[in-house]
Amino acid sequence: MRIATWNVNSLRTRLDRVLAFLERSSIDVLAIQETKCRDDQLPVAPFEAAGYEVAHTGYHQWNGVAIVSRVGLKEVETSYAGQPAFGKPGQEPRVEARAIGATCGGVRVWSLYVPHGRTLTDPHYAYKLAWLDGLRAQAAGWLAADPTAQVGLLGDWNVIPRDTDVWDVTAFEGHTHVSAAERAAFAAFEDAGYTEVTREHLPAEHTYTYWDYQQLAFPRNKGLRIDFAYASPALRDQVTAVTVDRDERRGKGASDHVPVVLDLAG
DNA sequence: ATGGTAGTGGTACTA
Repeated sequence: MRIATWNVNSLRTRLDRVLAFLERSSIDVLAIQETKCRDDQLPVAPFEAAGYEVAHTGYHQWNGVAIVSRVGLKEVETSYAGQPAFGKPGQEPRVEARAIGATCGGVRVWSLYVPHGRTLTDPHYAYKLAWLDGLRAQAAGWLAADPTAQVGLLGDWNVIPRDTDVWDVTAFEGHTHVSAAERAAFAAFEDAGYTEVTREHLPAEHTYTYWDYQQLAFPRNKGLRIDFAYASPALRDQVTAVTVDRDERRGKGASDHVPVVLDLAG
């Protein structure tokens, strides 16, 4: 079985690329982030025609997460328990479309779009830390309830865990993604019993999954490693290989992120 | 050359 994660930066704009990727790479389950559409705008028919089911949550033109599967799609949840809400000052805080879970082929798959944080003094930054901490607490509970569960936490984590996960970490001094608090919140998933399997299989430094659209970042290889997959022990045991589809960043109409693919035994 | 990238939606906001 093959499971992948990909921040597509608009599913409607990227639909042809997503369908081509599913076929080219024989993907069974795809965790998608930043669909940038409401449920009623989701292009479902093209996926069904290709043999996939789709689960999605999206409220407007921002965020939006989905799971696409051809090995079953059951027990869909469109947020995790206790997921923090966010709203601008003076607005009612709302739980955003940043997490969706479903059971596919025996694996509990979560597609996650961790809040960006914006700046270290922005309320969005505190929201980001709370969001990660809340998810970790739930994920620890899932394992406590069933230590043999196959659970995958896949997505755009918006954290640069190591200095060598960016072309020049000094360019990020004073910015989000590299702060000690964010890195601690990310690392806490290891303490909760999960293993970040993409690094386990792809340990090379400067292995990037994202290149900004600006400043010719991709041709200059000024990238970030921010897309990851935490796996429970039972799922980790099944992972035989991980691939970053770097070529997907090429050409006209690319997302700024590329897919990360997990090969599973059986 | 007073910009710079992209998407959505609407004359701004997010990343």
